[in-house]
Amino acid sequence: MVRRRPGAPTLEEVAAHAGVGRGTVSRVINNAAGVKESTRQAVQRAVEELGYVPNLAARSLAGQRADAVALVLTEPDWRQFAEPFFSEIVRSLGDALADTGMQLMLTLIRSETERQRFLEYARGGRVDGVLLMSVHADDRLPDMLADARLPTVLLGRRSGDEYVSYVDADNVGGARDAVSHLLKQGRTAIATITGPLDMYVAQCRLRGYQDALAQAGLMNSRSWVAESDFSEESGRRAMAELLERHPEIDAVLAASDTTAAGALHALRAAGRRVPEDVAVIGFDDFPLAERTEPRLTTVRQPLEEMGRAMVRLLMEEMEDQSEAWRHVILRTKLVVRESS
Amino acid sequence: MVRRRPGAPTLEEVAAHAGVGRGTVSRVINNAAGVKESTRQAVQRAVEELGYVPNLAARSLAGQRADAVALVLTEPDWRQFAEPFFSEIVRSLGDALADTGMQLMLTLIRSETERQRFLEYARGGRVDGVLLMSVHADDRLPDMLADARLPTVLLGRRSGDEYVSYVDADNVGGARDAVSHLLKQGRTAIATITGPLDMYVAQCRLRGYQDALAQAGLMNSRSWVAESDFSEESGRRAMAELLERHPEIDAVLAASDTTAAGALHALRAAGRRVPEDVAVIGFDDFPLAERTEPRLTTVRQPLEEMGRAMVRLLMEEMEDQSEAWRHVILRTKLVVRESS
DNA sequence: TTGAAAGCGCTAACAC
DNA sequence: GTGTTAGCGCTTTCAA
Repeated sequence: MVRRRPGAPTLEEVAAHAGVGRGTVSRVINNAAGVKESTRQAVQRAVEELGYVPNLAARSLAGQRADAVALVLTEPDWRQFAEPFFSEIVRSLGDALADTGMQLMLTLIRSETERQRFLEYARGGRVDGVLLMSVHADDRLPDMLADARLPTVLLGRRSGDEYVSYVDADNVGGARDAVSHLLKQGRTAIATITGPLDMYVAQCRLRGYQDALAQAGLMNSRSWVAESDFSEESGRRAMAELLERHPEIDAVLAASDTTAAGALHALRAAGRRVPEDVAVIGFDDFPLAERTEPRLTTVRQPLEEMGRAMVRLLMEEMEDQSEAWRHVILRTKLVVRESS
Repeated sequence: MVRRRPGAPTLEEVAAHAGVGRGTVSRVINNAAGVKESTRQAVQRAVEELGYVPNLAARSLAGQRADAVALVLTEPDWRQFAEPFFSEIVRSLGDALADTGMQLMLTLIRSETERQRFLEYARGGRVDGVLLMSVHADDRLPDMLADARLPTVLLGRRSGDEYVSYVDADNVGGARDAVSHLLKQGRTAIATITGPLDMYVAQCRLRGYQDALAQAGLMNSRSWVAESDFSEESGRRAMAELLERHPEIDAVLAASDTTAAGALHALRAAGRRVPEDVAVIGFDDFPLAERTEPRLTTVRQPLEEMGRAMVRLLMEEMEDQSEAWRHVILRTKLVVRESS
């Protein structure tokens, strides 16, 4: 199976065509300093005329680098992609990476086979670093990458004592702020719809919720807590459950804005007005919720900054061979929209 | 910037460790035939002991191939990702590619810069082929890839005389079938919500709709056609518009199931019952619509087959240097669910 | 400022 | 069956 166009011009041919040495051509195409302007132009003309394109495999081999980083998603439910959380992060990563001249490649891992294939790919040096999103607590992939001494940065921790480098939002603080806000509004019957509680992010948000209530000296029973899987449908179900248990509910902290959207539907179906009767606050900043409910308050995560921070940490790991871990936790911001 | 672990063992060291030649090690790690079992085991032991991982850049350079293909999305609106259309295709591509030992990498292209960067990447030989999704009519990327003699396969055509290899669904036939079905049900006031009419897929579906009506000798005025951008919101708007123009509407062919979901909302908001008063048929097979409206009929595209076909065409192009283009159009299937 | 030369680590063709 | 060897196309010293 011959896979590459056979007659592609090489650097050597360009050199011959321009009447210079190989090294000089290399310098020109890499924008290295120390080349006479006239020489540079002659080389550039030869490049144009021959339609020369550098062979990246050769460059990788000689330069010991791939000029590419992978963004890995182990989430089997790709519906996730729809979340602005995802697209914002990707956008931000793309922008941050643009300055470095690296190619961002997305990799979806759904099976053990794919996981192995990616590991070989990464350990084979096809990428200089790996960014991982939505890693579950029991996922060992980050460890395996770290063991292979590949620069690796997680978005979100797997647990409180994550040791692989990561960037995370202050989920405890965000939830606490949201609940405090509700308390200040005079709400007292505050329930919460959590994410999957085997995920650290969900645990943190639940903790923030509990902290704020405890601080206000309020009750804090499990019957005010319902679990969701971050989907709209599960939010709807959780809300219905909560309403059944506590019809007096006057506020809800939801796992995400998608979940919040589900909660909204359930509330409306039950004849409650939002936010007059029941206030709803979700995490992230889901445009859908924003569109259907512009007055909804949310806990906004600094997605743009989180992406940039991930790239920064990755670069630091690449530069520095000391294998130090770096952790960045970014503050969230409560965006208050409703007037009531 | 030193990016690769420096002390990684090479094939040469494995050979020395196992007391064999380089070629033998190469044969073993590539599962080539013609190696004595005892030798193979000795090599494998050496590989294990040294933690050897092949350098993929060297392999690429020597073997003239990358063992990777890119799936490119030029769609700036990543909300698309949510569609099962996308995730199903990716799943199917992943499965088909698994057999070939190739790595699938997703690439998102939003800006001209990213487009250029990807072109260099692909022309530099980092991928053996390119799969393109949701390409707009005025996108020149496929031509540029084809010019670079890179095996390229599109999902969907840019126009009726697309010449780059592609896999597409029979959109005209699908729409025609759907409308015929409605006519057979006794519906006569049939409107359609199209996709963006600068996309060939939308033109085809509109044509199928018109064909079926013409064949039945029915009127066919533009006032029964409303355009959407495949989103739920635009579907809702389009439906409202149509209802205003023609309150007597008793059926709608929608651009996609997402659009159909929007249409449903608009219909319900207007007090119509579905499918009793108004039948709705969309393309694809959107689970959301399925969940909220299990009785909804849809035009199902053979996504699984489409993915497999894409990989097949790509392989053929890689095998065959003759630069022939291959086109595959797959039949759609009307999945009838409502009883009325 | 530039050319020449030594690899980077692997595959594949060719000997033995 | 297995070892040897000649590249693959580039980057990067090292001289000139």
